[in-house]
Amino acid sequence: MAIQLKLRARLRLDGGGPFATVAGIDVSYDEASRLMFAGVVVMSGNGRQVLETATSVVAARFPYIPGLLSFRETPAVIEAWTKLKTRPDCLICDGHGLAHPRRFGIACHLGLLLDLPSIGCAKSLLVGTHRMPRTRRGSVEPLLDRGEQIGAVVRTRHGVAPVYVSQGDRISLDAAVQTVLDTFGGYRLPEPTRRAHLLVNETRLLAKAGRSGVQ
DNA sequence: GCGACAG
DNA sequence: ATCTTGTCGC
Repeated sequence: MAIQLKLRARLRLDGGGPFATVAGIDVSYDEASRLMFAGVVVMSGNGRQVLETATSVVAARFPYIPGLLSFRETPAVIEAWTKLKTRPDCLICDGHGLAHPRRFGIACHLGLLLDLPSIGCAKSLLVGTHRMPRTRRGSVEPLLDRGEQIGAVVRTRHGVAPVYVSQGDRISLDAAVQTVLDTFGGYRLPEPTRRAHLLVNETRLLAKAGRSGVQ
């Protein structure tokens, strides 16, 4: 927690898009082998074409503790990121950024480590309260905590559960929300994130089949 | 002390 | 995160 408090002073909460390329990042986990599978999918800013992908397999060395997610997932992500040949203009994480008890979620941490504008896009709440956004796609409501706005609740698909968007580093909240909507590919999650999720699950299943001796 | 709690 | 089975709506 002390590390988070120290690093958050380095965050820059301004800057904007649009971005020519956006990277989606995700991590899956296999309990039996205690291995983490990280994946990065770099896509065009409109979420229409995949430009590059990279993966990594790393042994888990930190437990999952709410509020300390980055210490568990970041090593595997960095490993996969190193394999990229291109350098994305921005990255979207599967988890929160500023919408965190100490205002330093995994999106903030990765943004600083990778030196890039970063966005947190989570499927569920960690901290904060909010009103439900209207049912139509594009509706947004502020996410509040302790009297301050820490993010936005965004309806990415009509009638589907909203996602929680917050700033990581080097980006304004408006630009973060805009980027999430820009990379929409027809599903609840931004297309880069959704593809990264498919990629890491595929990698995990292949590794599992390999260990069990499937030909 | 009790309940909440990203992935 | 992962697992499991049925149900719901387009």
